[in-house]
Parts: sequence; C-alpha cells; structure tokens
Amino acid sequence: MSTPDLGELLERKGVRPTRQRLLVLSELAAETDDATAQALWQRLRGRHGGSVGLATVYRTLALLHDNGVIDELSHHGSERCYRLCADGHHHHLTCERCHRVVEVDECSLGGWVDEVARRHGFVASDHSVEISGVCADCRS
Amino acid sequence: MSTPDLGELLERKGVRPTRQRLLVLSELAAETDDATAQALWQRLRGRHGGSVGLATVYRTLALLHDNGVIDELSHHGSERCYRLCADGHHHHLTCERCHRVVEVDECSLGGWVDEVARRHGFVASDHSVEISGVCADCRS
DNA sequence: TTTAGTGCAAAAGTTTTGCATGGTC
DNA sequence: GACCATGCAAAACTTTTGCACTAAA
Repeated sequence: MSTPDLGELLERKGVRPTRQRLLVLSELAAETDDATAQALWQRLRGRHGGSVGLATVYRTLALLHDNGVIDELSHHGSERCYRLCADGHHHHLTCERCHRVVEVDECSLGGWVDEVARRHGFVASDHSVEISGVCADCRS
Repeated sequence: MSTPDLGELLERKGVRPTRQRLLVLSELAAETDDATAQALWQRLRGRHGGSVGLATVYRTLALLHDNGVIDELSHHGSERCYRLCADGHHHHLTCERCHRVVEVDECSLGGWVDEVARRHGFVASDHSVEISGVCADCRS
C-alpha cells in the first residue's frame, strides 16, 4: 500500500494522518508478518533517525487498534504484536518453521460456530481460527 | 480436580510434584477462567502466607506449559494468561460480558482446515478456534 | 487561538536471572 | 554428595504517564 493510500485509510477511519502516524503505519505495512512496538521503533529510528519517539509508537499503535485500522495479535510471548490486515472477516495460517503468516479469506464456518455456541447457551458474535502448519517453502 | 489427582497429572507428564507446584496448579484448577502469574501469586500469598515465591510461580507456569500440563492463552493485554484445560483437542467459547470461558470438545473442522491449508501450500498440524459471544446468564 | 499530538524522562508493571540455600534421591 | 527446586533481590524489558513544547485546524 502506498503512503497516500495509508493517509486515506487513516482519514476514512477518523484518525488524523500526522507525519508520525504515517511513518508508523507504513513501517507496519512494509512488514510481511506482525511487529512489536519496540521493533517498529528501532526500524524507524534506523531509517529516519530519531524522528519518532517510542511513546508515540505505543500511542499510535493503540490508537490505530482502537479505530480498527490494525489488528492486535498476541500469540507470541510477553510482547504485543500488531499487524495491518485486510478488511473484513479472515483467519490466519502460520508456518511453524519460518513464522510466515498467510491470511485466509475463505470461511464457511458460520453455521458450525452458531450451532456450537447455541448448544452451550451462547449467541456467537465473532470467531477466529488460527491454523498452524508448515508452508511449502519450509517443506522443500 | 483433587490434589492427589493433580499430583498424578504432574507425574504422568514427567514433572516432579513439589509442594509449590501443587499449590500453583491447584490454585489454577480452582480458577474458572484463566489467570496470570501475578494473580495466582497474590491468591497463594493470601491463602497460605508467603509460602511461594513470585519467581517460582513464573518458573512453574513456564514448566507446566512446556510439558503440556497447562495452556498459555494470550488474548488479554500485556500479561500472559494460563489455564488448566482438558486433555485433547478442544476450542474455546468466551463470553464478552462476564469473560467466562467454556471448553468446546466438538470439532468437525479437520477437513475444512486441511483443505484451506492445502490450498495455500501448507500442511496443517493444528488449529484453534476462539468463539466470542454472549452467554445465557448475561443475556437474561 | 484552541486543541490535539509529540518528545523526553520518569514511573509503573511484568518477567527473567544470579546466587545462596534447602530439599530429594 | 549430586542434583534439582526455591526464595530473595536485582536486573532487564515492556508499557504507561506527566508535563512542557510543537504542530495543526
């Protein structure tokens, strides 16, 4: 995604597109997988000199998450991970060897999910599936 | 689960059942939902006086997780959560209001999961589904 | 001008580690 | 005695906050 697109994305979500926010977001967009606040900060620091404060990175990530611009994953240890995901309902396929993450758009689980929830007295509002396995590259 | 059962569980998993480990594990077993190291420590501290060190709680939880005795969840913020789960493959149903967690044994997703993975060049080895919704009590 | 955003440094909170001590086989 | 487990305190690390300052509407 190009930088002007990212600016539009922010405005569409009601977030003012400041210089720092665009830097953080484009750094995240350049990431294949997910990234922590610390990692993004170090990368920004290396690429643009100390032009974005660490606190701002944290504040920005929290803001973007609150406004539905980015996802907060948390499968890793004690750090929070963020990811710029496609809009809409989707799931994740993670490679156990190289940690590559692939987004999966197909989802035909709605019926099963509703049925399972109903059987336990719940009304389901959302669900997420994380599939782990080994990708083609790592198998060869 | 009773304390002797917990001792057996540990031995079966190849973990020596020390006094502290049993205390941590039984405190976790008494928990309906999941708990953090900090929370378990405070509860133990209140119930048995300072008889288990915080570092030991951390070390024990990590050990139990490594040996497959407990699950490490991570949907909350910056803390790691642990849970004593039933053996075998199962999924979770979480209430958005009261945060109650129900284990779901039924799973007929194997086929779908394998198919989705294959379509992306993966070979799936595991998957987990987290369903969120509202439970019966909270709806009434 | 008025408000929202940022940088910096300090504080708070979580988790890990070093090391001496205690318990178990 | 050899080895594993523990307590305590210190250290490391992640995240949040207070406040003065800057940029933007």
